[in-house]
Amino acid sequence: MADRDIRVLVVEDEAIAAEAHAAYLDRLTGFVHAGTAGDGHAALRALAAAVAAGQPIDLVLMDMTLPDLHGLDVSRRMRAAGLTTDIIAITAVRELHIVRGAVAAGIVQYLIKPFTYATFAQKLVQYRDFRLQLASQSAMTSQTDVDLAFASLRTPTDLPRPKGLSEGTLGAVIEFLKHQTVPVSSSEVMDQLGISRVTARRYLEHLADTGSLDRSPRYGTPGRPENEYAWRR
Amino acid sequence: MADRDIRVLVVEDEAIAAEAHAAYLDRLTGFVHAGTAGDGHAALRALAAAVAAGQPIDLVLMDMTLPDLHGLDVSRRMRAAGLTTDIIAITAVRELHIVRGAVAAGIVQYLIKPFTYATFAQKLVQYRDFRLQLASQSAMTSQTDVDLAFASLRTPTDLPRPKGLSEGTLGAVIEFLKHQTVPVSSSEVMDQLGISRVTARRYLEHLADTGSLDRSPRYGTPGRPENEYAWRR
DNA sequence: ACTGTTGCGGTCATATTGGTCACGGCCGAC
DNA sequence: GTCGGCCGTGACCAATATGACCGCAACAGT
Repeated sequence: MADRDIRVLVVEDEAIAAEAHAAYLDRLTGFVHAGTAGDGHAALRALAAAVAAGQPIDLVLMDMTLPDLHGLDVSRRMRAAGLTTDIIAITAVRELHIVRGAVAAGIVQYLIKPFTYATFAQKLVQYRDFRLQLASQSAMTSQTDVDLAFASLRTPTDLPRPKGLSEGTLGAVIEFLKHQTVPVSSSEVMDQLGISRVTARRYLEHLADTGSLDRSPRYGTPGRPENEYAWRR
Repeated sequence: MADRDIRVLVVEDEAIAAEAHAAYLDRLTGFVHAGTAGDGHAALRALAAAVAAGQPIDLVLMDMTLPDLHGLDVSRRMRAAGLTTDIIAITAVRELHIVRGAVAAGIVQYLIKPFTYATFAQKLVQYRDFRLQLASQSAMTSQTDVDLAFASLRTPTDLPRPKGLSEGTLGAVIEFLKHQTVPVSSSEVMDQLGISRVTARRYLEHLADTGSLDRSPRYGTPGRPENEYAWRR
């Protein structure tokens, strides 16, 4: 299992997106694009055909919004057919019950569109590590082994952060902003979190640049206009 | 979802073990024992009956070795029936393909028999946290939110002691931290225990990673922020 | 209406401090 | 005696505060 490439089926109705996923796959070592299906029934047929041909699919990149069936339905039918093929969900839908259903359907990763190549690669590499971890031993010898394997599947490996920003501070700023109902200025963030104005601004600017925050100037007071930031919902 | 207890069905053919699991459940807040099934078909009937009664089961503690069906088969049939009930597998079997199948069947945790109450409680508490995290927001607003929810489900809190850490020193650090009323920095641990800052940090970081410690940066002074640690109660 | 003044936040360079890493030494085990 | 595991050392890296300076808008006086 570990000594051959992971065969991936792309299930995606939009041709452009499907091609993009396939192109992404080619850039990763250890994965091979084994085909594309444009709707749910085609996906199920392709999976069955691959089994019949003795080259079963290892992993499905499944778009949740398909023309005929919902991605979750396709997943359920796969399970009902006894397939243990792993599934990574790709979706623009962020509804709660979809996530819950995904967990129950045995979906190993959940990618929200739009995503960057870095995010895509991270999720797939995590999955590859998970397989390697399982393959490296013939049996789970202890609870710890199982926990580690599961963890390698689901522990987020933090995405590259620009220099000068720390994990903890960034989290604190985000957490603070999420709880605000009105836009806040960098001074307010400084006071509330006990950090300096300069530091507060660095994080706010970064979040605004990456699109997580709305930024707008605030007039009416003496002095240079003050930028105020609001969490984008 | 978050404001009521989690209804749990115990599926276990050995009466003694089933009773033990139920007793364990009673000791945990937020969980309620909703019934016991002695084999696979009984489990499926109980699940359907609970749905019909308007009190669906939230979680199944499923033994894998049942007299009639394998636990994985029961899980697959649940999925085929459209149930999104979560499943925690309990098994003495450690074979690889069982673990792989469990992932595909949407099994959220995997407990290996025999286990202690502490291990049992840890897995269930993790699951409870996962539910709370999902319930705390109406929709997943970002990839990070989804990642965090998945991580809270499967991050091991039971990491083996990594290399470079000794039993004795670890115990000393824990003992010291337990007696502190305010968070301490690695420098303070260094001074008090007479070990180097690097060593102190190794242990503090490990404990923080495993969830035994809370870690937060301390601002207000020039220089890189200092992490302070507090024993989590 | 124009202009200088004032006040406040943005910007930048620098000092400061703790985190991080690689290496080496010591001690116990086999 | 050698090897491996644990810890300390010191150099380097990273993240923050500080303070001086700049820019912009309001305000007041002419």
